[in-house]
Amino acid sequence: MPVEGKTRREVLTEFRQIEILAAARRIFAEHGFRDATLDQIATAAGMAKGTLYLYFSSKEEIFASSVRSRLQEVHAAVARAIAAAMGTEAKIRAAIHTRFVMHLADQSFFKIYFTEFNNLCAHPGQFGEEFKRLYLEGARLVEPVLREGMRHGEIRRLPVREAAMALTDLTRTVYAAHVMGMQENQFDLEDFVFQLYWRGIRAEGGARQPEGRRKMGTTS
Amino acid sequence: MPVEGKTRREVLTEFRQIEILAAARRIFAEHGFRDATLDQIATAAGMAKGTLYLYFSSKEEIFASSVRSRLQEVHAAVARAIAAAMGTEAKIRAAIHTRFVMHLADQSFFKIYFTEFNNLCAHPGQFGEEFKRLYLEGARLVEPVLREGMRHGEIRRLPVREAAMALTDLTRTVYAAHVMGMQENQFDLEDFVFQLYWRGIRAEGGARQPEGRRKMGTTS
DNA sequence: CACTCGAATGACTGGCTGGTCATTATTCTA
DNA sequence: TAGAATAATGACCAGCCAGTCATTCGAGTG
Repeated sequence: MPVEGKTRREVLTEFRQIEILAAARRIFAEHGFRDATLDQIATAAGMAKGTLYLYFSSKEEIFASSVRSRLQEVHAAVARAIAAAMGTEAKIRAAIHTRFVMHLADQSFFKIYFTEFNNLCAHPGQFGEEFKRLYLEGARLVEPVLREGMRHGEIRRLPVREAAMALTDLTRTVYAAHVMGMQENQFDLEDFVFQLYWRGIRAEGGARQPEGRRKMGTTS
Repeated sequence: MPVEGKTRREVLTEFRQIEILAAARRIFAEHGFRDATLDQIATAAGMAKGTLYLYFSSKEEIFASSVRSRLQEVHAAVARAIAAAMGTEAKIRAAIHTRFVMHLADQSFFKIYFTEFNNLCAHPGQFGEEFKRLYLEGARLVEPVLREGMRHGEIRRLPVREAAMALTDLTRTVYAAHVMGMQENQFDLEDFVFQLYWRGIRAEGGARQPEGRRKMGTTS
């Protein structure tokens, strides 16, 4: 008896998968991929090890799925925030803010993202390529913003791809450094990252000329 | 018969250790910590597995040693470069340049540093604490430069610790993004990082006032 | 050359854990 | 409620590999 395009069974299956992935993130965050065992994950999810294999085909796949799903959510949220904000500066601020909020909201995911993600990408196996692509997709969300800013003369000429990646990584590592280490000094970390980046990329004269002179003959 | 404070045996032991660590870096870089086996490392070093245990007590220790030694060399080189350069801007440029050069000079180490280091730091085991400290030591090398720059009014007021870490991570991730991905576009990566960071931290009015006004009453 | 002793070896093992599957429990259907 | 279908279980297994150690090698010495 299908309801809303999904049978009862499909809904239950999906729910089970979500349960497993949530448990997996907790365990992977705590022990790291290497030291986490499937028994631990199964127990954390309140089921037996064999059950995991009804929903996923390997430890690697559980790991990759648990990261993939959250990462896509982060990207979607960043994309929405950028779309909602008006103006180059605000859009970049929104991207940083959203990433910070998402990191804060799921510490387990963030810890994995910080400690295991590079490793995952470097591995040439099936998931390595996928995750490199996924990372790049996320980073490139600000590329249109940068290009538009350059067109308006708000942002100086710079390599867009690298600048976009720099923002993603800067946000991640500064947040991580802060979480891992010393939270004692309570200045506005988010604003620090924004100021550092925005001053780093903006055009010499600030945003003085609204529809700025263009050097190259872009269309109307 | 001690020569130059070291016996023949001590020299040989040290040499053997260096051989092992070099081989270990190659293997760890290629396969990652998890998938690298001691047999591979031993073979790469031209010896049998048992021999490794004459010089190191575990796989973990070989790994930690292989990272530690290179990391300390990088730090030392950065420190020298900073000391040799004159002026805030030049010192920061020198720090970035040196890190780039060192990364380029030992790709194996750099790959480990990029893919495994965060993991190593996050692990609460014996090495986790040590490597967090070591990372911080490296990052903090530019702190005096930043403070001096702030005193001279060249650099705006900002949290020194975080700014120092941001530089380290920015250098690393931008370099990594470039190595891992697409080297096709040949702009000056080093200058990109420098410009991004320097513009990000410098004071509003540039470095116009050489012995700039100080807000707070620092001693003469 | 013969002897000594530390260095080097590599076959072996014990523990661990990813993955399996025969069995049991549960849910669905008629 | 009976019977079928599906989900869940957890004891078990197989392979892998870090770490060991009885044995062999070889440099130094007289």
